Amino acid sequence: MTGIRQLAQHLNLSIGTVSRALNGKPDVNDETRRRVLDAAAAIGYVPNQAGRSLRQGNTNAIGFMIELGADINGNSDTFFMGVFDGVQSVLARHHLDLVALPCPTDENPSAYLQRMIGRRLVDGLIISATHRKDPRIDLLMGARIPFVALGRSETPGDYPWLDLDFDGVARRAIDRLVAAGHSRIAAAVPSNDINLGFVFLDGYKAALKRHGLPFDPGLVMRVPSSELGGYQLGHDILAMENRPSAIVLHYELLALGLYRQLAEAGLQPGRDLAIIGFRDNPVSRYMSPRLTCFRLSLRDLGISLAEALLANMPGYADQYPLGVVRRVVPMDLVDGRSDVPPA
Amino acid sequence: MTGIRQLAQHLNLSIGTVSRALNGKPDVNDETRRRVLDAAAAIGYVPNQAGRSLRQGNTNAIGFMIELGADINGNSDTFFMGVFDGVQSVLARHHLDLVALPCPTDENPSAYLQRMIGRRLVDGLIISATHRKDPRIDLLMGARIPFVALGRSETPGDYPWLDLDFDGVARRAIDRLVAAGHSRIAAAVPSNDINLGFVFLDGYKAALKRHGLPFDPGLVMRVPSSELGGYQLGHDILAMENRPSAIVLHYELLALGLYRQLAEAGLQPGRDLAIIGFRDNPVSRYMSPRLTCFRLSLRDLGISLAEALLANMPGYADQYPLGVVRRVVPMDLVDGRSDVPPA
DNA sequence: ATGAAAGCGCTAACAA
DNA sequence: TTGTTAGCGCTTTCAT
Repeated sequence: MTGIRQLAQHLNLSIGTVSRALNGKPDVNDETRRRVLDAAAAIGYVPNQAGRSLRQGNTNAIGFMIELGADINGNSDTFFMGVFDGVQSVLARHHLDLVALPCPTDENPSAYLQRMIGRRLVDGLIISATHRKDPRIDLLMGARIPFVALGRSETPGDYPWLDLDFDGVARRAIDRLVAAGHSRIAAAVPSNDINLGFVFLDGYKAALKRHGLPFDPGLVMRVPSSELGGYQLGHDILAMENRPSAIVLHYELLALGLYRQLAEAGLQPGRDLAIIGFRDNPVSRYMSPRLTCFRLSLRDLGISLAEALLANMPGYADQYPLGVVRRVVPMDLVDGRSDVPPA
Repeated sequence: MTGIRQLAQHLNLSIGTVSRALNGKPDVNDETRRRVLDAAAAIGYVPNQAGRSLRQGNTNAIGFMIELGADINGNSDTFFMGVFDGVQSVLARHHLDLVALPCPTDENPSAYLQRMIGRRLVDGLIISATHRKDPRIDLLMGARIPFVALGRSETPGDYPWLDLDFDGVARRAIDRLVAAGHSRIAAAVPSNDINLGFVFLDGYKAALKRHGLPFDPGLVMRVPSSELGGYQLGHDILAMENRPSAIVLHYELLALGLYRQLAEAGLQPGRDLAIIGFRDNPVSRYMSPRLTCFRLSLRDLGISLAEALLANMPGYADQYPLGVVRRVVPMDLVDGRSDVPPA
């Protein structure tokens, strides 16, 4: 393994000079710098991160914690892949690398996070699947680790977050359904305590109220955020005495199971039940009839997350004078055929 | 930040003793060890990984490189999530952590990998989306980094890999279709040079030959491995003069776009075109009619990958005497309704 | 503009 | 059984 010592020896320079040349410090002769850079490239030298980290106290890496539990995460590979790409596009400018930290299903997320923090594997963190009360946030604030949450939370504190527009989606879906003549509109909400469920439900309630419609707790359907949850949802709806004529969904893949359940009962989305899904995604795009839902740029979301994080990291904050970002990202309605009116 | 020095001071012990106690070395008084462990837990001490890495020359982390390019990755939704969980279940036993390394779409995978290797971020690597000739393999062998490839390759060398049973799937799909009376059977293969395409095509050709059926290059349909690719595939099939009566797919989400294209043409999977998909997944499970495809335990795949990797890592090889693993993981047929015979 | 040297936190070899 | 100390690779301060 080639270290800086070998490189310096090979060039008949001191390791100090080589280090300065490599790191773009001003007080190096241009000719010397060129020699060093050339030799480093030729020899394939890459600085050992452990040595740097120990000396500088940072790692030049950013972590993105994801949870592997199917009913917890509420998002799929493709969701994160898109977001990662956006995050990296920003980090790359600062020579920061992104590492994804997958918390195993059988491990407590806070314990996992604590281990990662303790190891000092990363300089900053993006956490996802934020819960209503999220102890990870307390942990990160306590350890003074820069972070940003993907998903707002009730946990108090002056920390940055970004979130999808769950309440806006609920509101606009209701607006659209009411305009189409619906008055019995159900809402599918998560069965766990992930915060987006509360936000979505609040948006749903507020929209009903604004339209002068009564809130019926029996129309709030709690199901796991998965395809299977959608299937169960369909089952539950079919079993109701007084079925809703429309439903709004909090999660992108619920529609898939719901479509299936309706098909098995000989019912058709749009004609027999108006459905407005959540996030437009590759799967929803190929369902028949096409799902009415909301579009979002995953890449832009990733970019915003990275910028919000850097805005809170010493050494980068001056380049991203955003303060403590707390922002909902907008989503655009995608017209489909799944919410044709009843009359 | 609490380091080992503070911890030792707090206990009136030398840092050497504390280190030995923490690392389970034998020559420590039981009582002393208990005190150290208690204090460490109370104070929330976690050893600084940079210090350890520098001293020991390892990082106690394993990397899993994934590629973010949609048409390359060939996997979807929760594929990696499932595999990660299996990998972690093995690594956890050895206090190794898993970090996912997402290669940005706009970066060359070999260059990215080289950076990660150079940084010495991880002790071992799992690489995915293996290409027919994969320079990453040469890189890893050259750097003597323990690794395992998810996907076999033509790149020569004595390195471990695991792969899905692409040829077996092609063979068994053909067997099934021929038994049902089909003779014009198409194959959807990837449009890039990912190795699974070659393996799949070889299996397809061999199976045809065994059944005495002619190989018609016009029945080999090259499409991107995505939902959209499936949609294009449907378009291409509908445009053919002499349409096949059946098709086998190399990628799990092709069926989605294909179903959609058929539906738009008023055709029905199973009745008008027999379809055998690739991997059973949450999405395929909710398509109508249910897709005939092949099941695989992602968790077991992850476990096997981790074991194959550890079998090639100094310090772990003795616990996993597997040699250089080169193995295809079996997949089970899942009966659906998408391949009902023509007669 | 360059060299010499200290020291980041930790483990392991050696001494006691 | 415990304490002492060298040194992993690197950056940075201080001399020169």
